[in-house]
Amino acid sequence: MAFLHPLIAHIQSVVDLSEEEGKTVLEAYRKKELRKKEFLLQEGEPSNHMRFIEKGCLRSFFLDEDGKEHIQQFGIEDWWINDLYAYLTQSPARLYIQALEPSIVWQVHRERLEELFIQVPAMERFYRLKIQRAYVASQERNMQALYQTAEERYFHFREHYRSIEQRVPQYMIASFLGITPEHLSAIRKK
Amino acid sequence: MAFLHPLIAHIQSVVDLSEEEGKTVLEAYRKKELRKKEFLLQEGEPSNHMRFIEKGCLRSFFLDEDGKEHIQQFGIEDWWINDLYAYLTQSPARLYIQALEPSIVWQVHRERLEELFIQVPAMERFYRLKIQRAYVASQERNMQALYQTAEERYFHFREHYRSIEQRVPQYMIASFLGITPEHLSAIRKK
DNA sequence: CGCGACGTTGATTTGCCTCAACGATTGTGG
DNA sequence: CCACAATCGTTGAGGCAAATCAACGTCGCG
Repeated sequence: MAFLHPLIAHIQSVVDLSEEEGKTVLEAYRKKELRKKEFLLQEGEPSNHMRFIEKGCLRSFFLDEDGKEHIQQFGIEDWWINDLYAYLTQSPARLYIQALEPSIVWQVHRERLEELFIQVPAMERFYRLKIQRAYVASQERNMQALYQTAEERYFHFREHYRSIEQRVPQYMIASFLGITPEHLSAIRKK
Repeated sequence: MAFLHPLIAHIQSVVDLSEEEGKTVLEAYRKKELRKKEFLLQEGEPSNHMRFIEKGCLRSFFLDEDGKEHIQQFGIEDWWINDLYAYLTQSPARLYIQALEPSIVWQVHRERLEELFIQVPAMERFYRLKIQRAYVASQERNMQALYQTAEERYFHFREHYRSIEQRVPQYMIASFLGITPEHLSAIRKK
């Protein structure tokens, strides 16, 4: 391909893809542009797509019984974001996914992706590797949530997600870390 | 196969496997029997195998700077257990894996498994699906650790892991939930 | 300009931890 | 087979980390 599409470039950074396969993959995805604060998914909706972020910044969160938001994940360029549970079980989404900046995402429908796994076996491998890493990261976050203090978690976040820290408001970081904005403010004061 | 091996039966519950493929898969795995309290993996060792539990009960945990144990996972029949981070990055294990009962596990070496993914594509699919589910479960646990009280987490554990609750001592459940044995005892008192 | 969104500060409360002590049960060696 | 130790669960007192609540300052934007 003369011009290397961001989605294809990302996939090729993990697995090999022939030009022909790249073309097949790209045709399966649809582009979606989002304005700031626009929702990509809301609670109760079906979650039938896998989503890749070409540009921008998004968050996924859920509402508890008191109506309070709890952020599950941030996503920026070259990341994936989804309500994977709803996607896999084909149940209504429990998560909201919202753009925090004007964003561009590429989506593929579950059924089309299943076909793609057969047409292009490298895609099955690609997703296995991506999810493997995400799983390890998730377990790491678990160990932190269970066994570290808020301060330790915040330091870890600063080290590993500097780029995100600069793009999202502080109260959302607090929510992601599972603490109150007031407490995060107190931690930062030194 | 006249006699259906537990490992193959488990894989076939997720993906299709021809008799020939089943044979190939089985030959790649090695059986390992463990006595109670025996370690399958210790901190600092290389973690080069994927591990399937045919029988028994195991736990994975790490030690913090104070030398206290923190349980990351329990595993029983038909589950998988590993230090996946160490496995993937080929770095020394940070986790211990220990049998809580006499156990039988089946292990496959990383290199052999990579070959298997090519010989038997259904295995690549199998692992993708398994890890996908594990990832969703891990995220669920995250949301609980961050946004629910110890009591809520304990109730959830009782509902979803009744079989494990009956097989492991209470202080290990406390560790898994990220609370002290004393506090779990207090929660149970009603 | 005025309003809403965001961050900060301090007082009070609460969930959970720490530490110490004490039964009950299990298992083990004499 | 018994005595003793180790393991496990429980109880209670005191302390600390983080939440809650209320108030206030600042900034950006319609």
